[in-house]
Amino acid sequence: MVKSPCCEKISVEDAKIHSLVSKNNGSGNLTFVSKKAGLKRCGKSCRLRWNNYLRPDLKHDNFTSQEEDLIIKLHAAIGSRWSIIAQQLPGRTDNDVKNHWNTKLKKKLSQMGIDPVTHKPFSKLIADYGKIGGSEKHSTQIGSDLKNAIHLKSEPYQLSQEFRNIDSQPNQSPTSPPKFEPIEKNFLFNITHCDNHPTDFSMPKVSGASNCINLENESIQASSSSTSSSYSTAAQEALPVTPFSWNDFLLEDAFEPSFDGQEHETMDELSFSKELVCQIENGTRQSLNIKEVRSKQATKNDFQVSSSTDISFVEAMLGQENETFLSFPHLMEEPFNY
DNA sequence: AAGATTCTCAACCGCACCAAG
DNA sequence: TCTTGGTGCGGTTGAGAATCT
Repeated sequence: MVKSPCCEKISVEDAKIHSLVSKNNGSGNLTFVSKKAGLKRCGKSCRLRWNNYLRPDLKHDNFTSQEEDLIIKLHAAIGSRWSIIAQQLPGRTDNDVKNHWNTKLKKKLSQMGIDPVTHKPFSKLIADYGKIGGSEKHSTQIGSDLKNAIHLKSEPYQLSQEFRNIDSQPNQSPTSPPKFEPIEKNFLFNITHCDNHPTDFSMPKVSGASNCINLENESIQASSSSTSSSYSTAAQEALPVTPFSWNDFLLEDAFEPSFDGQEHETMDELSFSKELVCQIENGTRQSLNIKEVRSKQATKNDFQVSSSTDISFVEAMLGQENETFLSFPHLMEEPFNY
């Protein structure tokens, strides 16, 4: 990508920053550095410039399909924690990943009929929305309409391939959805819409067990070799914790009291999550500050939850997070060293 | 060819955390 | 305990490039 006018203007500053910072391998007091060099930038800006652009190990070429696959999987697992995602992509910064997500990947997913926020098919989201409205018939109609509208198939499809297809059709409009061809092997991940009725888009399971991502441990290493990392129901069952879904909370909150038969299961999951949280908090977790996450989640999600649900909400968030780290154990390791 | 629109991405902003004094 | 400075992070902005009409 050509991007240089602004860089050209400050190339002298860049050279100063580079020479001063690189001596310390990116560390040191950049406020002092900036003052010493007589730069117009503040220390923070110098650090940003260094970290996001000048660092010699950074890649400045386009993202590969393997990198895109990995970003999508990690985003599905941990959300917009760009720094963590970037740590898994040597030579990429959090800003790079964030920009690429916002400018490319979100659009691609949307064109594929997948909500980039929840990583669920739009059909399920609308069906869930209809469920919140309290009318199953209505939701069924909505889901059916959408299914007809976007021609989504329930069989597994190859995300990476679809991305390449979309790339080859730059002018494709959102109203002309891609054709998803089912494949047997070598898929990045699968989406199944309903365990017992694979072709039923309109009635997702209330428990939210379907449609949630499963990220196998091998998936990261495997992504570069395009081997299987499945989103499959079978693999989900191997996980001890029911996958987390925002929708589940919205639905349960909307239909207090909770659904029949869910309570005991939820309590078991809660206990398991608590145990995991204790293990991880007492363990070797280094790359993520769990307290910070708790604080941020508590403040950023400002919708009201009842006293009976806020605990389960937080615990489920933590449970989901733990599940993520179980699926991506290397996230708990030291970040990539530059 | 030219103006309008869209896209890209470096930089900025604000908040939070942490360590030192 | 409070203040201050450094740092990390995620969301947003805006200038320039690319594309469209």
